[in-house]
Amino acid sequence: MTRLVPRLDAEESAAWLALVSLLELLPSALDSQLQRDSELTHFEFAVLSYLRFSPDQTQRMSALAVGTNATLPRLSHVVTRLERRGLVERTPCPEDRRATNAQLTDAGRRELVRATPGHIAFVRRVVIDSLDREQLGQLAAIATAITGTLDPEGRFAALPG
Amino acid sequence: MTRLVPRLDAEESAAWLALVSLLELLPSALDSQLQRDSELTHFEFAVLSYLRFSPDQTQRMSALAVGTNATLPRLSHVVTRLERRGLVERTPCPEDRRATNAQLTDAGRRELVRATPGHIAFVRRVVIDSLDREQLGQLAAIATAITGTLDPEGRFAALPG
DNA sequence: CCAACATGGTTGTCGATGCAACTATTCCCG
DNA sequence: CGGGAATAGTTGCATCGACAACCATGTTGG
Repeated sequence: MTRLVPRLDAEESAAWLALVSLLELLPSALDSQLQRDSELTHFEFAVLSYLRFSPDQTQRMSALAVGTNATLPRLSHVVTRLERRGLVERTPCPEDRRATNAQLTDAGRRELVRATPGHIAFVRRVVIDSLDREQLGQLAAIATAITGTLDPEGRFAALPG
Repeated sequence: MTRLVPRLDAEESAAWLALVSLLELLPSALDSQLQRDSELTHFEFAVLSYLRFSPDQTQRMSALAVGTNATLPRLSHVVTRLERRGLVERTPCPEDRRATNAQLTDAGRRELVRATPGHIAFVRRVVIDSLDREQLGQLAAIATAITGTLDPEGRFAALPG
């Protein structure tokens, strides 16, 4: 049988292995930092941040899910926990009674404001400062190309608005 | 109070947001493909692959943990599951009686051989083919720089040998 | 030589996530 | 209109991973 899928050559394989290590190490590093300093996971931080920059600090669950690259069940569970902690509030959406709005509370905003500087410092130290300006642009292009292939319709990773 | 940690500027922020999306989307895509086609998680696949290219298809648990960027408890749980499925065997290490060797079984090797082409095809389609040759090198350099900052001693991501 | 400490690994528990099943609304079309 | 399909979201269950506690073996300094 013919080999339909050629092995990865040396360069391909080097890039892939380096990326795999990154995928394994960076998320846990982000979670550790946020957990240690603010008792938030990186995903929870993303949810709160997304709300913060949304009109009226509010979004529909489904829009929030898309904006944070999450599935709706996952988001629902996370919002439940955040709600228990008083950082977020659910309110039924008046225009569509199937829908639910999630809104950042004042306490949530304060938590986020407290957590953000340390998190940015960490991102800067680990990611930004490890690269030069040129690499920063390359990284954006590379990551965008790959996520574009994963999500051709571009449903995810929209900015709040 | 002075702002000790400057915000991210437009380029920094674009790179960071693109990377965050990648960190969210790519791992679940890898897991989905492997789970669907081979009932393996990406991490299990990595463990089996690492063993496959180790002398005598064997490694000590701690070396395997380092090689796969995992903590020892996590690895131990995963090896337990793989062992239950007959893909891996644990044997006490004769030289150091605290240590445990994990060895790929014949069944494990067969499973891996069956799973690999589809996985490589997926990696090629999603990652490699989304980039040109130049970007491949850039990706390796960027990922290596970031993981290097996360893990200055370079303990992780060693190749089997 | 043995008491403390270090190393290698496992286990228990708990929090987090995916998936499937379910409810409730809304949309669409004959 | 009325009924079926689509959409929005929640919930239950099973699995996976982190963390801490633990056991066993090895190492080392007094």
